[in-house]
Formats: sequence, structure tokens, C-alpha cells
Amino acid sequence: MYSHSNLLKEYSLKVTPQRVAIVDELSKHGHMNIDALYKVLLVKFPSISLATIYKNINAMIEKVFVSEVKIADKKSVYELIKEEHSHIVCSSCGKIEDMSLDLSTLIAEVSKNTKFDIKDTALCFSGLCKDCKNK
Amino acid sequence: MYSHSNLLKEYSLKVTPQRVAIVDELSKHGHMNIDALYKVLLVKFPSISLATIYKNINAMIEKVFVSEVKIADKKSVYELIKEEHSHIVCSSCGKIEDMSLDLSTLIAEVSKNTKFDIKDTALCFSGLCKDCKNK
DNA sequence: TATCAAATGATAATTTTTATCTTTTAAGAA
DNA sequence: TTCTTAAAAGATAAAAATTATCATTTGATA
Repeated sequence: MYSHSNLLKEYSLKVTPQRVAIVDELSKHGHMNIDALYKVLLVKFPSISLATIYKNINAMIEKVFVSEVKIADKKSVYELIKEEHSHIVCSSCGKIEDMSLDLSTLIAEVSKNTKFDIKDTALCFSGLCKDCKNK
Repeated sequence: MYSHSNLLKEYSLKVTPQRVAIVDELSKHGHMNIDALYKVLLVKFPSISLATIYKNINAMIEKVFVSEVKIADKKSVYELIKEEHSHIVCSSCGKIEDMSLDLSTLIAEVSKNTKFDIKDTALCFSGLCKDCKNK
């Protein structure tokens, strides 16, 4: 079984309980902002420092197995890196979902028009989710 | 001729030289972050306050004729609202370009799959621009 | 031209993020 | 297992970014 300790080791980050917990929570919730992360970690580690959250998230971003997702009108959230995907956010309840979309045609078109060598794509839709639009 | 004063009036914002200058600069440069805006406005208004920049940008966002563009690994930039468009950023020189892309098919697909009522799309590519990739 | 609400500028206060430093701890060596 | 050491945690200060406050000035309307 593949644990989050192994993931940390693989990316040459020392395995600490705080780091394992961060990865656990990100894995469980999918996307979390710094405050939410701090709040849940405080339960397991009553004396954890906010600086620890920042330092670790930044370390994980540097090692490229966590990424920041910037969302209009919201604080950034962080997620474990997985296959390339897009996001959709509910502007009412705040829920964030992942979506796998084929953007290859679009990217080909943009490459051709702009002559950019495209390396990354950030795509985020927003609107009302199924539940919120029926209220 | 349609001036930026008229634009401000139209959105019921009092016309001040500082505001006209902000709109002028955004219009001229396309996208600017707070610091860049502050820096150029200091030339015309040596005693302008940074708070004035923030307050005005926020007022313009509230009146929905300026919008914030969130970009990975960069500070947010602000632009005058125009037809819906996407962005492409050079990760080397920082240049930002607008692109008009037809996303209707994509949006239809996402709507169908997620049952979201999609209201907005933020799409930003990044990579090396024509100039930077040949260096 | 006078009036007044609103904007500006100066500055303080918040909020967010990063840096510093001491103590603690994980990981490998003995 | 214990020892050693570099790195991480926690506490806190510092820095950076953003917002709030308030006295003064200014734009818009009467």
C-alpha cells in the first residue's frame, strides 16, 4: 500500500507527522486554503504554527507535488498534483470540483496563433452548482 | 469621441484626475498590477497615495468595468472589461496577451457533465513566447 | 458661487506571508 | 539501540499587502 510517507520520501522531504497530516488532508478534501488547513491541523497538533503550514506548502510546491489553484474572488487553494485537469467552482456554496477536459485542440489552435510554446493551462469555470441553482 | 471620463460617469463614479489616469493607463497597457499602476501614477501625481489606487481599483471592480486577472506565480493584474477573452502569459518575460477563443463547445460539455449553470470562465495559458523561446 | 457628498492623501490598523532563532525531531551512522 | 546532525517545528518578529480611519480637498449639482 502506498502511503503518504512514501510520497514525501519520494520527493525528498523529511517525513514529519505534520507533513503527513497536510498530505492526508489535501488528499481527503481535494482542495484547501491555508486557513482551512491550519484549522484542521490544529485538531491533531494543538500547538502547530501557521508558519509550519506556509513553509510546508511552499516546500511541496517547490518539489512539484502540490500546486496552487487561483480562483476568482476566493483565496487560493492547494491540491496534490495529479493528471492535468480543470476546475469548476460554485459561486454560491464555494464547492470546487475537478474535471478532466481534452484541451489539445484548443492548445494547438492557441500555439498556432500566438507562436507560444505552451507549457501550462489554468482553466476555471464558475457558476451555480446543481444544488444551488435550485434554491 | 468617447473619453474615459464618460466611462467613469457611465458607471456612476465621480470623475477625478486620478481615476481618469488609472483608466488611461489600464487602457494603454492592457494589464497592470497594483505596483505598476502606482509607479506610473506617481509620475503624474507625485503625492498620490497607494490607498487611492487600491480604493479605486476596488470601486471599479465593484462597478464591473475593471476585472482582476489571477495568474499562476504572478501578482494579479487588472484590466478594463471588454468582450470575454482568455489570456496567455510568457513565463520568461512576463508578457500577457489577450486571445479571443470560442469556448462554447467546451462550456456546453461542462454544463452537461457537471449540471452547473456556468456564468464565467477564467482561462490562462502559460509558456514561452515567440521571442523568449528563441533565446 | 455655494453646498455637500464623496474622493484624496496621510497614516494607522489589519491581514497575509515570510524570516529568524531556539528547541525538537527524523534519519542515517556507529 | 544510541549518537550525531541536518532539517523541521514552534514561537515570534518582521515584512509585505491590503484595508480602514480621518482631516482636507475637490467634483457635481443646485
